[in-house]
Amino acid sequence: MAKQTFAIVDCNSFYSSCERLFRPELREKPVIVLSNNDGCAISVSPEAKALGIKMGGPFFEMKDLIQKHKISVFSSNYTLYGDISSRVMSLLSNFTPELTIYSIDEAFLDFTSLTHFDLNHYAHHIKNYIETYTGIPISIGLGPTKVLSKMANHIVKKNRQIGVFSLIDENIREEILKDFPIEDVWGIGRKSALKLKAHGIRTARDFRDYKNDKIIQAILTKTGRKIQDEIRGISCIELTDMESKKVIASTRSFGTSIYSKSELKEAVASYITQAAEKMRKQNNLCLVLSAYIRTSHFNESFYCGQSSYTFTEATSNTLEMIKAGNEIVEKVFKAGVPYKKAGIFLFDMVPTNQKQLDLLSEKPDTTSNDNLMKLMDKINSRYGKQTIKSGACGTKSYWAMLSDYKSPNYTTSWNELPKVS
DNA sequence: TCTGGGGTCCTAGGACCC
DNA sequence: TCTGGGGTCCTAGGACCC
Repeated sequence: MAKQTFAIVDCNSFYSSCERLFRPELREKPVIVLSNNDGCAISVSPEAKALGIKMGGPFFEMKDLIQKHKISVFSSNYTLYGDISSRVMSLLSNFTPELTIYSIDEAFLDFTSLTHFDLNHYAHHIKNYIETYTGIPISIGLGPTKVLSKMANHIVKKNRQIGVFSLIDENIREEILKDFPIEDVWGIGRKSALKLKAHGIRTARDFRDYKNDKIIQAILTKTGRKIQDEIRGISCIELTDMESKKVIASTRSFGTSIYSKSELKEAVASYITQAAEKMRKQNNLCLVLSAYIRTSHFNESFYCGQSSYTFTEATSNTLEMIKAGNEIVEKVFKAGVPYKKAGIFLFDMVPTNQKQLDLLSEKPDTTSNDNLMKLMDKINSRYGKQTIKSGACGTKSYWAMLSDYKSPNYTTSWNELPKVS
């Protein structure tokens, strides 16, 4: 096979950068974005990091620091981030025959057919272009495999001003790999790093040169072996098509503990509504719905009630799915328990056009229900999320999550457009 | 008082069959 | 009453990522 070349493009502190886009006075100022429910920091600008804010740290522990240094705080606004992300991705797609979107703020660009270009120069051009037309700063790593390009990107993150780094050149690669900590390799987490260190492997170079493949297979499974080959320059990690999910989840922590069965049913119904809509968008039906309700992990008497429901026929009908959700809550609910979180999962997805009819059931024709779903999706996409929904979702949402610092939907709602004066 | 959410891949081990 | 081995399929749980 021809030698391959990849670039990974990664948006710098993506959520914070999105928030700053419409608040130019916050440029070069410390900014953080909180997780759902304002629980912890999930995006930290370099300025905030320098002040001691830790990625993933709980919000309530950093309140003093935030006040002291006047750090700007935002609740997460996924509508905004999703919209900015699609702008960045669509521009990036102009620079490569093959773009693989890896996450909301990262994409791999296949440069295999472009190796006659000066790729370093090309990557700098892309960086300037994206920054000019979207206002989002990015970093780019280049390498002959995805893992090596991620490692190159890691080098950029340590020295932001360089913007682009390449591990295509073998001499440079040798130089970088010998000091590259094994735990910083993409795909090697804390547990795997400990296991490797027990075998004397401390750097990416140690890992690459470790001769006994069987031991690696035994301690890190097939996944670890692939990472090792990628460091050796053999491209073998294929990213699955992210367009269509195999599992769809919708889970949330509550703003406050809830005790009542009916409120839990409302929460579960809402999560099902959201997941079912996502599933219909990717033209799938599911055969299994599972749901859980649980206390906080920090509660000394942890309880988690979980169960699943198998439909006789694969479905994407929100109303039918809500019934199943109600049954599960009915089954696993215990009185007097302070519930803090609930969630649902949709499994065993099949494409809508491959629906297997259940020969045993003599169900009435479901066409009218399918049409109802189509109509609901249409209305909600035109007039905004949850314009219409099942009454089972409730109207008061006592359990709704906290979101005290949310910015407007600048780019997706006419009522919230930024004002220029 | 207050600690996120949504994914993927892989394997060991149980259940079941012949 | 005791005693097998091989194969498949499924599931729970671990590990990792952003």
